[in-house]
Amino acid sequence: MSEETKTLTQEDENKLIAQRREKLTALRENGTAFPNDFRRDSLAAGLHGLYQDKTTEELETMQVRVSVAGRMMAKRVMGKASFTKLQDMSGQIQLFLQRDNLPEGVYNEGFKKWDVGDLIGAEGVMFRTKTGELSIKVDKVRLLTKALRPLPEKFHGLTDTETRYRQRYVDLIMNWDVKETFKLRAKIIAFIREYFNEHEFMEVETPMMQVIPGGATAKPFETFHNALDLAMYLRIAPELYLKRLVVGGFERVFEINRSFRNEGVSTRHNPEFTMLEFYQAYADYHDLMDLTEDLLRRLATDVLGSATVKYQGEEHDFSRPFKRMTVFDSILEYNNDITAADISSIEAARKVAEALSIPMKNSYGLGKIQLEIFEKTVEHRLKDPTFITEYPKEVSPLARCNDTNPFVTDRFELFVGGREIANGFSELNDPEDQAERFRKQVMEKEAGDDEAMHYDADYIRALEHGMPPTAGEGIGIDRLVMLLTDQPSIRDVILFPHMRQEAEPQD
RNA sequence: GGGUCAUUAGCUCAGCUGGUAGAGCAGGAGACUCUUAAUCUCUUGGUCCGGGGUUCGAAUCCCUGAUGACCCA
Repeated sequence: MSEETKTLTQEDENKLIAQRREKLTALRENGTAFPNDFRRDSLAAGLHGLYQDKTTEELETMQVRVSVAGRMMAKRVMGKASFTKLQDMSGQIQLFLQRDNLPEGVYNEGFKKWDVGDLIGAEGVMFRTKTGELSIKVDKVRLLTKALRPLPEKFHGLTDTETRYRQRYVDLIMNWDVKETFKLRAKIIAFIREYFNEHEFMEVETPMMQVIPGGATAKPFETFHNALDLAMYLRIAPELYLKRLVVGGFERVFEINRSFRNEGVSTRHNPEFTMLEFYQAYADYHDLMDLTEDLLRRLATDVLGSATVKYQGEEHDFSRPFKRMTVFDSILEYNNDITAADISSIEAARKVAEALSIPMKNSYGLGKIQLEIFEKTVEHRLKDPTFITEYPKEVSPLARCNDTNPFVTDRFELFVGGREIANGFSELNDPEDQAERFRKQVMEKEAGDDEAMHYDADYIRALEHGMPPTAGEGIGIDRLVMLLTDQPSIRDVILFPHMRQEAEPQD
């Protein structure tokens, strides 16, 4: 037993657990502690679906025999008869147990001694109680797994956020809506997968451990491969590998998986997060905006069942065309006191930024300053779905330059509810331009920006073989799920969010 | 990184100006064959987050640390 396990066990041991442990010991002596030979034929929700419309008399005539298994969530004993609520993966169903309808001793020596939280299996006949609740009249019942720890109080449940995240298993047992959120998350991801498969994209898996972390500006996690004697990084994005595949001739690829960024945690950031990235050859960023709009609209209507997405008290109609606006125009639109001239020269823009008390570095060019002003004054106000386009080249080291205005790139980001949901652009497939931009990033890294990109020579080599004109996009799945499930914190859509270490009891 | 708030029984929470730490649920014993936050009687249970300090006396006031939530950068 490890030191940590020992302290945890000793600290948490209390009378309630000790009593249950004694019951378990008795079960062990009977040789029936952890059986695995019970098989059920029905789920709670399935039974409700099949028999909710049947009357007491119909059920009496039908004599439907079922077996169910799950966790005992409530137990109400009234002398020689009892009710209990059984919870399985689908929902809950009430069981009715009578001493005289069970084999000798099962009721008094078994059931009455079991605890709320125990896992049981039961067989019986469907019926309706006097109050009309669909239930099972049980004639066989077994304890399948003894729960040593008591569940939280049944009425208020588990509300302490810290315990909910640290002991998600208890949260899932007690809070059905939490389960629903994660079921919805699974549905959203399944729908996205289906959508891209239908559009002839191929799902791929690219390295999560990379020698040169690329595809985004962010601080990576470092690790080490002993056998290869090689320093490695957890990926911050799959982008450069996916584009290598486009070079290789997989002209439509997508990947849904984790990326890692060595940054703080907040309601919007988890160190590991799930991203969808996809690349389509012979398409540009306008095509991807159209695709994104269609995808989100169908997600809302097909998965949520409504084109209107409610998020934190605000409604967003996904059936209407999403707004499209350039970074430049959006700054003017949301700042009445800023003129076009104010953000068209670096000197003027610097003054605007200083007035907004944005911390500035000498290395910032006009593009970076514009983006800072945008993030400070516009971003959080973009509630309804809005594509912001034409990001400055300076802050878009992997995006293709605009043909008419080389200061900006053919890039967009999608905002909903004041949050960035997606980022896409026509890809830079000019290897010489890309090499030049990598060199610029390396200079910034050497100047102290630890989020700046590395020079990836193999990626340049791939581009030198010729990447078809391509557009690519990344969508933050966690944030998308937050939006579609109306959750205010990223921790509510990640099953096991990262937290600080639990405090160790001091000796 | 900065600010605000929180941490008391297994869970959900009270605890006022500093004066013997409480309730409900859960648990234990008993009653009860249609309950559903079942009910009724009796009852067990505490490192008041940790560490310092002030005081005759601290869950309460002060300092410090830990963890969490929210806001800001």
